[in-house]
Amino acid sequence: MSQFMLDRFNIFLVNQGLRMTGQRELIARTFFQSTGHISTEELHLQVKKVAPGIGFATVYRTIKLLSEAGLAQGRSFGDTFARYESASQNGHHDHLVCTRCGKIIEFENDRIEELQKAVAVKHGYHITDHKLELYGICRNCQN
Amino acid sequence: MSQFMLDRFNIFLVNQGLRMTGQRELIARTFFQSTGHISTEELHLQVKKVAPGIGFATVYRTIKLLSEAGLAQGRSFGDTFARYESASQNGHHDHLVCTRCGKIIEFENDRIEELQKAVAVKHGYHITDHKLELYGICRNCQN
DNA sequence: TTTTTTGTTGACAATGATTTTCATTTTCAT
DNA sequence: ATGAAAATGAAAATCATTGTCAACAAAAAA
Repeated sequence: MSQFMLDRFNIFLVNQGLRMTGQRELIARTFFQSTGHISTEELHLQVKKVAPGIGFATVYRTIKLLSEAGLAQGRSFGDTFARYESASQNGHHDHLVCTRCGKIIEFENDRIEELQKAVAVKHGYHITDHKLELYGICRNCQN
Repeated sequence: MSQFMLDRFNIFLVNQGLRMTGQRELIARTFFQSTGHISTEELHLQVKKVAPGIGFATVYRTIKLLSEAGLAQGRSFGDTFARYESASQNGHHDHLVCTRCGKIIEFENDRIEELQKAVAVKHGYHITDHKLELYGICRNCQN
């Protein structure tokens, strides 16, 4: 699974005349294995456990490449920094965020997707991506 | 309309033991009259036309207060800075963003709203807000 | 294999948006 | 009016992210 994603990254790099290096492979592998919504800083920390020498600039550069390759998608939940999510977890999913404790539930809803597509078509847009975030208070936090 | 929003802001401020000052009123009024998606910098520029002395720190502080009062909502469309939208423009609306030229179309869809609510309820969330952004290529940019 | 070219890396500096600090000014209840 | 509390503007500080650059590695050319 993660291997398939790595292969796609590799193909992307070669197409761009770029190289698959040890650092890039480690960063990409770590990213694909992470469970959603990882921040660049967290990813950097993870990677440094294996290869302490890796600088944050390299992590930023690699995440950007993954993003261009369509393998990572940026999400921003009110935080001051960017979070990324692997596009591998197939079937686009949306988020239900608790504004009190930060808990995030992922969900999919085909009906909503269809309606979104219909709206886009009505306005003449060719849709490529979407973000849907619901904010509220989770069961726990409601006491 | 804008007056109603100002009143709500006033009430919020008083409840917090804060004061409605000339600067805050001007910034809030300008914000409420703006057509959606204004950035802090744009708001600052607008406000300076009327009161050139106002500093950007005050604009940032006021926007933050408006946000806490639930009268302004942050939106971030891939830009490097924050944009805000008046919560007054009644009927929550969502966005269709062209990733090529940046054109933004606003839309509403009651069916989608209903489905969102249903999803939230299913997971035990009490929903307070949501963001839905569709990204794609607009008719013009498709050539 | 050697040389050359080209892409990559990590350290550090630079950037740009936002926040904080602080001395001064304003507001409001008394 | 007076004094305490809050607000302001200017400048400095912060934080995430991006750019620069010399050293390095990998591939291509000789």
